[in-house]
Amino acid sequence: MSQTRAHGGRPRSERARIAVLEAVDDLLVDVGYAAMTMKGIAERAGVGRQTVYRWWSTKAEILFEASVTDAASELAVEPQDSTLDDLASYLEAVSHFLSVSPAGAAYRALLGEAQHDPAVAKLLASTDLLGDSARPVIERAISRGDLPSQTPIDQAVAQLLGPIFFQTISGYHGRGITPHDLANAFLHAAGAPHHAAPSDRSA
Amino acid sequence: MSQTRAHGGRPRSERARIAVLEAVDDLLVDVGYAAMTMKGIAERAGVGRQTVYRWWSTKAEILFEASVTDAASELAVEPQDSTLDDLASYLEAVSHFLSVSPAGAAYRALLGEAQHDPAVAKLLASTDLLGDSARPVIERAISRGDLPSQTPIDQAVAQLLGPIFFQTISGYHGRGITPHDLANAFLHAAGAPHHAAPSDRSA
Amino acid sequence: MSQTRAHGGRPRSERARIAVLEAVDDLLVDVGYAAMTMKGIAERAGVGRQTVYRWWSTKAEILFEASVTDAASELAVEPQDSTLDDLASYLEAVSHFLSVSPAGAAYRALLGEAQHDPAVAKLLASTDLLGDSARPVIERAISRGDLPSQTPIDQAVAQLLGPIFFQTISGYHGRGITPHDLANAFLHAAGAPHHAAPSDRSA
Amino acid sequence: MSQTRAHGGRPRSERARIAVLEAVDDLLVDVGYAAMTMKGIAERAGVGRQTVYRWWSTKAEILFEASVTDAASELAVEPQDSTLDDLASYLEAVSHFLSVSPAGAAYRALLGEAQHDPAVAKLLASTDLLGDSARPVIERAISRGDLPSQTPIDQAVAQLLGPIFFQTISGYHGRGITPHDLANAFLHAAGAPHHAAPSDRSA
DNA sequence: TTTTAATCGAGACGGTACGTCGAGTCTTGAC
DNA sequence: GTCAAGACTCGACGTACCGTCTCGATTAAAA
Repeated sequence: MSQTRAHGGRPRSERARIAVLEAVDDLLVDVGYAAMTMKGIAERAGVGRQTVYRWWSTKAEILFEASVTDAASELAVEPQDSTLDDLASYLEAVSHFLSVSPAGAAYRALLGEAQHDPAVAKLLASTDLLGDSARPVIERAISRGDLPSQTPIDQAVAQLLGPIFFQTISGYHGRGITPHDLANAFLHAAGAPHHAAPSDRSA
Repeated sequence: MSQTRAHGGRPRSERARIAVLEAVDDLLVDVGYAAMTMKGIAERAGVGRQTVYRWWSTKAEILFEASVTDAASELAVEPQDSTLDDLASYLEAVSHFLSVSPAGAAYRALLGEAQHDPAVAKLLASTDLLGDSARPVIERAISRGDLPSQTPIDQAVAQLLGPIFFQTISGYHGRGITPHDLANAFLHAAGAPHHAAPSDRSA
Repeated sequence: MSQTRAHGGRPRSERARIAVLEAVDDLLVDVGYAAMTMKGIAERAGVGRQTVYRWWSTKAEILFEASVTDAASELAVEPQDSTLDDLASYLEAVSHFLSVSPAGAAYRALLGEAQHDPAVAKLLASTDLLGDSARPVIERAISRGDLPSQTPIDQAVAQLLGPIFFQTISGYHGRGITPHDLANAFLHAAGAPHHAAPSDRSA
Repeated sequence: MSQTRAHGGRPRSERARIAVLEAVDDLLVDVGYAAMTMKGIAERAGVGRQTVYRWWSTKAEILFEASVTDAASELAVEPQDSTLDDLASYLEAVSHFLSVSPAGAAYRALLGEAQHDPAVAKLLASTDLLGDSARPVIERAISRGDLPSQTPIDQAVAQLLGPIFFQTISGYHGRGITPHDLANAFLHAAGAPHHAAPSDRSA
């Protein structure tokens, strides 16, 4: 289960690993993603440049490792009494994550890079950060009987996360839309009988 | 003296302006956004480096000018007979724009930069590209009576665009969700009475 | 006769050129050849690194350009009244050049590099620094009648410079050999009838 | 306790020592002195990096140890029948050593380093490689009566070795000067009465 | 017509990060 | 305590692009 050490050689320095990850966190806040360089990370961490390159290829990779655990924990919310409150509190957490949290800033930076760097896109795809956090919330709603048991989970995830993701990531000017509004609307859409299309009414 | 120009001076070369914009379009396709440099743009355009800087500050600015008009036209779709078809065809256009079209690639690149560059964020915010394209579609649905007349437009835009935007921009693994599915679900959500409790679904 | 400037472009900065050559001179004295780096040269000169590489490939090339004129002038000595004094004063200058002068230190550094770098060897070969300085001295001796008119110049140069060069460059422990001694011995060897080999005596 | 070694410890590996010296010999031929690195030596020898540093400080030191014995044997020539032939054959050996032999390449590399590294200069000075080889040849000539018995040996060594050393080490363009020519000229110079005025040549 | 001045292409300028390489040191477990 | 292995910090390598700065050469309106 160890990371395969054939036989000899000095073992990897845990001290250096931690220092790099912390340097990346600090730099993201201090100078922002664009001004964050491999050189700067190494210097801030008090680590040789080669040591950084030995274990990570790009600053995106370091940032990913530095943020993913924080991110996941920030998106895991306590179940609430009612499904509506549960959804609203989850969406509140997502909103906070995407627009306020440092871990969310890291995620947005990586998401940005992913738009023009397939390697970063692949990296991000390796962990479905948002989807994995949304699924339990939806499953809870189903088990409570507030969503139909045959609800297509993937689509429900997109419907739940989509609006708030869209508002935060694109700079969309939707004024006064609260997580509670979106939770409410989501329950309507996903809760309704699924294969009876509304436009059928007009037929 | 006079207000705009004291007296002489060579006028701006339209030839150079066009050449730069075309070079940016070409380079985005050929080498991608990340590998696109001001130096490269000037060389590809056969234009002095200073000339580029004289009229645009950043490559984001050039890319924006080069792509917005294309983008807007790609997102304007023909009205369809039924509202469901109308919505589906619009979402199909959005999907195509975001994942296939070169203009969309430019938009995604800018969106990416905007995640860690406030100047680019501001630039993008100056034109609500997606919102402006969605509004007419929603208003058409309202005027046809398929959405309540008091529908909050801003929120409806986010609900309509959110899911497809989320799927494309985050690399969400939603399998087999079609624009038609999303259009259908949207009509359910937005078409339902707005402040009704979720338990109404059982009625 | 100019350095061919096709048409456009900012002209080469004479200021930068001089600054680099002076920086090399300074650094050779301050830190020595081995510790002299392209980076260090650029910084000392207050010049961009690229600017150094644009005009010179290696530090050897810069050092050569910086030293060759100084070197040549240091090796040009005033003619003396007698041929013996003339030779002795020349050899004194050579000795001073090779063991004391900064220009000579540069020459020795280049000579050292040339032993394992063909490019530097070629560079040095482009100017026969020592040979060119010795030839006039020998020709003066011939024209004064102190050397036979058919003296083979190339060989005479090697015989004149060889001993002092050997002593300085190899760390040879010859004690108490003066330039005057060597001048005297040289006059004997080269001045003697050339094709009557001494070993012929024993025949 | 005891004087030399307190108690335990693995003894130095002779295998490793030999492997390093052979690796240096190989590398000098394969990649040349400049491209020869401590890292490369250790890898070629199949030896830990620390092991190399434990026994030698610099690559110059290893090269020196690897080459001196070869060098000395290459410069020891068989006595010839006539003094002229003896000198010529010796000079031929010197020329071959300096310009062809691998051991000579090592010597030239060290000589090069010595021009800007006092440590290497000191190392080279510890063995007067060329001088020690020339002395017996000159003494033989004296004992044969072909050189005056009061000949100053040190100066004679410089006069004998100087020209050929100069030609090989500096890239001097002396065309068609053979070891035989130089041996001949040397006998003239050193064989003549030592303090006689140059005008004696006309006698 | 002649001036005047802002434009144009070209390309050198001082900076700085890139990713690689070698330096010499340190830290393992095995012998 | 030495060995092979290999990670460590450090710093130079040569390259690329940054945004700025000259150049000489256009180009058109103002004088």
